[in-house]
Amino acid sequence: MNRKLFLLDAMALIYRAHFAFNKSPRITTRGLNTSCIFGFMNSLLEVLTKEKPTHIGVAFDTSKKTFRHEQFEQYKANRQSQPEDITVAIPYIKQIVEAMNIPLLWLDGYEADDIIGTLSQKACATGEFETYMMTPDKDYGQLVNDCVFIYKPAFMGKPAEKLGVTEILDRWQIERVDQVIDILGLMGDAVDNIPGIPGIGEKTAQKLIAEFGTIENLIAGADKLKGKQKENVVNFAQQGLLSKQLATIHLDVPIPFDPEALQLKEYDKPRLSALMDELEFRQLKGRLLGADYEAAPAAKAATPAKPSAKAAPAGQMDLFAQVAPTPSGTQDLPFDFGDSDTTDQPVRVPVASGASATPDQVVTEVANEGEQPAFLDVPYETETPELSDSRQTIHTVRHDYRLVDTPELRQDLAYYLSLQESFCFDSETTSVDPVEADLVGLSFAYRKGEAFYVPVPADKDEAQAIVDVFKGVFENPAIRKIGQNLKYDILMLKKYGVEVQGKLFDTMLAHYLIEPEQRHNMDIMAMTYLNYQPVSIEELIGKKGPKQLTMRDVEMQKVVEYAAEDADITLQLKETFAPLLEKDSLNKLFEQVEMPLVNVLADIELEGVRVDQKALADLSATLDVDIRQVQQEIYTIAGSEFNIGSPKQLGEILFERLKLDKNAKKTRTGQYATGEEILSKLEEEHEIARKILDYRELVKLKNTYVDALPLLISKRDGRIHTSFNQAVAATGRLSSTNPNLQNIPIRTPRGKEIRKAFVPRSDEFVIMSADYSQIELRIMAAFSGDPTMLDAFNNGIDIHTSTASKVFGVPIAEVTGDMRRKAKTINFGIIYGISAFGLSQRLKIPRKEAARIIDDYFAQFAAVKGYMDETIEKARNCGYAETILGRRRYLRDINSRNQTDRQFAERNAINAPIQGSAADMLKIAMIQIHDFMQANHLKSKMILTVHDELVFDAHRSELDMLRENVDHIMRNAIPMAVKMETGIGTGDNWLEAH
DNA sequence: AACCGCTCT
DNA sequence: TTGGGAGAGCGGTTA
Repeated sequence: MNRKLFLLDAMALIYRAHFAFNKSPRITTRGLNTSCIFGFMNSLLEVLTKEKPTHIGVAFDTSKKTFRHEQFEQYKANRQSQPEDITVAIPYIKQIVEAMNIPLLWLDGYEADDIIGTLSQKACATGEFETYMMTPDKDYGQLVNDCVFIYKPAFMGKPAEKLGVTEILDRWQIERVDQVIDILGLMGDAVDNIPGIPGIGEKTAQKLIAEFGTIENLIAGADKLKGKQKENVVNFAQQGLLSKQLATIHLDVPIPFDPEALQLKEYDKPRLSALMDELEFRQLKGRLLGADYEAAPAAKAATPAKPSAKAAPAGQMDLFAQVAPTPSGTQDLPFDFGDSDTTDQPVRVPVASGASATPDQVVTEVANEGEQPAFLDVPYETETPELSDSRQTIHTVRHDYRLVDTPELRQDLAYYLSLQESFCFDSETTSVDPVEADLVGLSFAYRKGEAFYVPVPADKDEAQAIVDVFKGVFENPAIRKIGQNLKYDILMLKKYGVEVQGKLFDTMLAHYLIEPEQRHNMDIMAMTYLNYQPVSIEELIGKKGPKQLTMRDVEMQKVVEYAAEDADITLQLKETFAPLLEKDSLNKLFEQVEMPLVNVLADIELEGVRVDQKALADLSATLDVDIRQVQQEIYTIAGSEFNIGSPKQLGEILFERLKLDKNAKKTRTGQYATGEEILSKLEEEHEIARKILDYRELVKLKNTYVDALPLLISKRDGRIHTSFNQAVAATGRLSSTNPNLQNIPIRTPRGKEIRKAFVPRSDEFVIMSADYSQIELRIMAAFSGDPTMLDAFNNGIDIHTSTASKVFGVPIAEVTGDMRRKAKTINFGIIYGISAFGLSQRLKIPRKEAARIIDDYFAQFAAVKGYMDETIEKARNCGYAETILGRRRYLRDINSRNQTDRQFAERNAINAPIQGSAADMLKIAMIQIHDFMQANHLKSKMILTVHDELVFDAHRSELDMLRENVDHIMRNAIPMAVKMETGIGTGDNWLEAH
């Protein structure tokens, strides 16, 4: 048994890579999505370097139908069509595998698992091979034996796993591996459309197989079961047996086992090199061929690589140089926070808590670059071998992570930090909620590969004393603070009386600007940009659930490794991102908008909003009565009780029992659609429709707001502290969670009652709400320069009336209510990238009429049409749209051949600059207002932000001056070619303030 | 976990 | 013929 054979299930690995990279795809400069290829190659290389197989083969499915389709027509019938990325990737992967001289294994009529199964058993029979089936697919469990194993590749922070008989039996709680088939047969498999037996999931399947052994025995002994389960087993017996057949991997594929062919061979280096160049896999190429490999010229010609941007021949446009200007040209920000980023010399502020070491001596040592300061030589060092294997294969990193746990060491560390222009820090705590959390430790880094961890004990006083040692450096305005999601750490430190000062560099937000739609999670960014897999937090504290630990429960040595690494990695990410921000001209947006906003949001969250708990409790009681009432009425009309909240049951009642609307629409999953629009249409036809709509409204308000909000009222101050997320919305907007305070009802009378419950903190205060009037349409007017729109806005004419007058060709005075309503819908449609169909739906008019209205609109508003066309054209050329401050949104489908995808991208091209510029404007206003309020030590507080609105808890004595200043700042936040207007109101609750 | 439906701007 | 204005978060059901 000295031979080691790896058989890869290519399609399964490719799909897995596709989903893994779904959120942050790798795209070449030519727009080719190479995520799947990259993911596949990573898995392949991982195996080659780490497992050193002697033999290897890569198995593919074929596009032909297989014997399973003959057994079961619907086999894999509900699969989505293959994603384009994958279709494109497969030929490349086959080429690469060929170039590596690894055999491709496939046979029409069979799937990869049958081929792998057959070969693995043949290999086993020779007695010479140890075979690993490389796949994330659980079906393979049935094939495992003493010389055949599953190799589950590393995935999302989990190391690779080898699964043998013991692991499989343990995983499924079974006695023989072939019982995997019985379990899968019972459970079914949604992905492959294997039906299984209804009502049986993994847990039930395990229990039944433990008891009966096989599906056949289960069916024979169905008497012993009870109720619905018995019924199902009896009724779906055939389906269960069929499912078992489908889940069975066949071991009789007519394919020879040829050890010679499978033997690992030399690569076709020139071909491989050319392929790597074409795919722009620089690091991968190095790992495959050696870093200094240069292909022979002849080989390059075979698959010509794209000339790099720098080497582009004269006359050929470099895509990235061809940056489209913003609608009105990227302009300098109209404000400045005093520190110009070029001129300032950091001011050294002595640290009060000071140094115990001799300053002179220490400074000399620091100046001596590359050497470890003497004071840190003592305590703690981790060894690289402690890293799990999977991490090592990606990157072997030498690092120096140290525990700082004595008064002397802490003082020294604080002193060294005080000498830095910037340092990176991270806090370890007991909870993800900063309000709930206690500090467990702080980690710091200021040089790559070196980091320090300072544990903070549970005892309040001791903790405070330790934090106080670092108060000076945190509050030193000359030192920039680097971190990942700094708002969290800033809030955390505020609880310990530390006001973090100085410029910030938040890696999460830097990446949000660089790649707004990708994930900004540190582990993923480390993988993507540093090729390094950090210790996952799950490895330390376990999965979410009752058994989850807090950081305080974890062994110190592990925490040091984890926490110090976080600071180190974050520091390295900062080094990576800073030039990228520069390259994309995102610096000002980052330094002057996103970074200052972090502090503003932290303060808003900390303040919180007072909610009248009593009012909500009363409202809950009346809603409860009303819900029961409507519910009974619905049951009476329907003739039976059912779950009105179940769209499935409701659909059956409406469209099958009551036979409403014979051409009832179905959703794409085959259920009846019962949304608001559908039910509204049914209102005339049947009284039940109105009742259901009422029921829905009541239940929604009660469950989502009235009953949920009180649970989030803090015991400490009786207020609700939402959390604003600065890095989720692709356009630059903020979002709000826990709870979402950006979707508090206002439309309906009952909704208004909920808004009324948002009240000032005391009698001395009132709620003041300030919102931009028509911010998005004004921005559209400014960007397009349309004279009619500009005229209306600059002269205070109602924009919808003005639009109606133009589109319907009547004087302003003759615009009817209906005309204005239509114009309003059109105006909104414009912002979102209108279609005739969309407009006809919303206006409930025929499609032709909608098309005519749109034509009329564009005839009258030619500048708007021109702007829209231009924006799309620019996006086609440079691949992104941008806001007035240069915030980008990449539109990868803008040139897609798929009409739906392309049109979606086109709508985004129009909407993103508008929605995003509005967000830019509000963010600047927030920062300036926050500054103003702080500078004047106002008692009033900013408490909410809702896309175009700011809400304040305003002290009565400050009301007039606050109103005036807020209005002025908001209107002038970004000078535009159009007049900006605000609406400001006050009242004893949020509703009245509107 | 995915889907549906509904709340907001 | 299908799917067709944008951006979010949350609660419930179903599988």
